[in-house]
Amino acid sequence: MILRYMLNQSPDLDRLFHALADPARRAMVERLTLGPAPVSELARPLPMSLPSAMQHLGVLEAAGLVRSEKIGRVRTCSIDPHALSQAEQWINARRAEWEHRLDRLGDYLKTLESEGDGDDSGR
Amino acid sequence: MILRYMLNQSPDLDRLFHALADPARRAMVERLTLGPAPVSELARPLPMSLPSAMQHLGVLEAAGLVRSEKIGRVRTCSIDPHALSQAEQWINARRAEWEHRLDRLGDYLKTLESEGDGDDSGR
DNA sequence: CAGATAGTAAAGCTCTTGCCTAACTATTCG
DNA sequence: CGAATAGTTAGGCAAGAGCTTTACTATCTG
Repeated sequence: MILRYMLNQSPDLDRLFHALADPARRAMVERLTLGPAPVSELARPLPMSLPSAMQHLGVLEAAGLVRSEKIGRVRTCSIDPHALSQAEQWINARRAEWEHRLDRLGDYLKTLESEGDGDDSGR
Repeated sequence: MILRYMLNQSPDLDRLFHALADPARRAMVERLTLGPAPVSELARPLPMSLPSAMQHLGVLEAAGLVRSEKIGRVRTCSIDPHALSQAEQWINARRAEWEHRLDRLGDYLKTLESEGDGDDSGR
């Protein structure tokens, strides 16, 4: 189960975390968790031009965090909660491994205690 | 409680999500959740030079995801699980808002149902 | 001490991000 | 129809990210 000498390629996670790494984009996501909104409403609070906001929106859509549909001249955006949960899962997996490690460490320390001897088993 | 016309500035989250947006850095974090490791062990599986790996490590440290201590000529790195939980909290907050919204939407739909009338109250 | 090992520092190069302005398209309103 | 509204496209520019090579500093080891 150990992944040595190999990179866990996930362009999805790349795009996802990258999308969340910008305050303007997080603000958009925060707004959208409250409900759908047109582009201009998402852009209004942001300290930038509309086209710039559109680019951020593009990044969010590419990451799968936001869907949008154009009706008439209005494009209505809404979040796709599934993408967010992918990021969450990665983080949870890390924490699970981390806690598992602490358990093993605890076991190891207990073993030392009862055996009364310690060898530095590096690697 | 509504945050209109204002950006929720959090350089912490910026750095955090940005740090997680790179596969090499995630690989390092994944390796470190299994236990501490020296720089060269973190770098070995990565398809890049040591100095590049060092830069990634710097990003992880700046984000608070990794701590390191140099003893002799070896720098040993370990994760700081606290930082990860900050990212997790942001995501959880979004999901909480999202679910809350669905609840309110459900209530609204029920209201419509019992009142037997529907008005498209868009803003 | 000499050489191998582990990590750092510096400089440079390329590609990507994030922002802008200006111009343009498509809808809706009077 | 003509003007306002909502969004989109294009082009350009400055800063940052990510990588490289080269050179250098410590620290161990024989």
